[in-house]
Amino acid sequence: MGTGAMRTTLKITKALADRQRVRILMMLRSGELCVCRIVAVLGLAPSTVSKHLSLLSDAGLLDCRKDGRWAYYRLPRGEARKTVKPALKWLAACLAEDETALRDTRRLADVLAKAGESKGAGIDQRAIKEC
Amino acid sequence: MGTGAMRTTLKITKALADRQRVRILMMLRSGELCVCRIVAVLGLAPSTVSKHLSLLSDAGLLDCRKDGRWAYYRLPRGEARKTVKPALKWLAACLAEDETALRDTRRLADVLAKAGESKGAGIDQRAIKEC
DNA sequence: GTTATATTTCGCCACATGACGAAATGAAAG
DNA sequence: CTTTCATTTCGTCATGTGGCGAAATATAAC
Repeated sequence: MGTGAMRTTLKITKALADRQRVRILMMLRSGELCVCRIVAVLGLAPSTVSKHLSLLSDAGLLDCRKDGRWAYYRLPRGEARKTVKPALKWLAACLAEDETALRDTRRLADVLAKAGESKGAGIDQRAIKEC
Repeated sequence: MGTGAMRTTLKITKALADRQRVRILMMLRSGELCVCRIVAVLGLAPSTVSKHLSLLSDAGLLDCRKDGRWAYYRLPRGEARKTVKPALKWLAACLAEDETALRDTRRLADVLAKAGESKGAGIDQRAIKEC
């Protein structure tokens, strides 16, 4: 692919150049999440979060699968592009002890705990579509 | 430093999220350059380039020294912050064979050659100020 | 001192971006 | 089928960003 290393790279850097999107990426280090959990932690409108997730996906920084009416996003599995993995690793190293990231992690734990009480946190594996 | 890993990191990612600034960083891999050379390669107004350079400096991605009426910018020397070096390394890896970066390298060679004809490319070392 | 050159600062404009709410989409539940 | 819920798309708005030229700074050359 001779075309557009610059374009690809800028997609990634632009995706990383926003506070909320960085928070999302940090949150997803511990595994996939559906949109509504991310919304609960960030405290933004669902439409806003959805847009951020699309942008991250488009840059190759996230993968998505759909299960029923839920959409789960996660960091790219296994053989992601060679450029993406190092970028995420760099980001995680930078923010290892960041206050915001730590607070989000705690809030995420709360959100997941509350969700677990009401309907069981297990994810069942029927009807999986990639997106 | 407990405060602002997020802030610091976002400064870097925002600085990297622009085509012209990325071109500048790639150009500077081969050593320091004064503003007018960068202007010649990028083909932008000096004021615009100066702004980009300030922003990169402010993010810690460039160092600057002043010699007479010239300002020389370079990639951060020796012990730059631990976050900056890996970011630059990642960028260089992404754009190793990028067309734009390669073309800029060629144009830079031309610019330096033309400058060398008229006034000798050697940089003398008096009156150096950091900025 | 005056002029010339390199760089930066400032004000302005066009455009990109992030936020929201409302409406559309899609799938499960009644 | 209708309702409900999760998500996405769309329209709108406020703000941020990148570009330029003109003016201000600063230093070398005359």
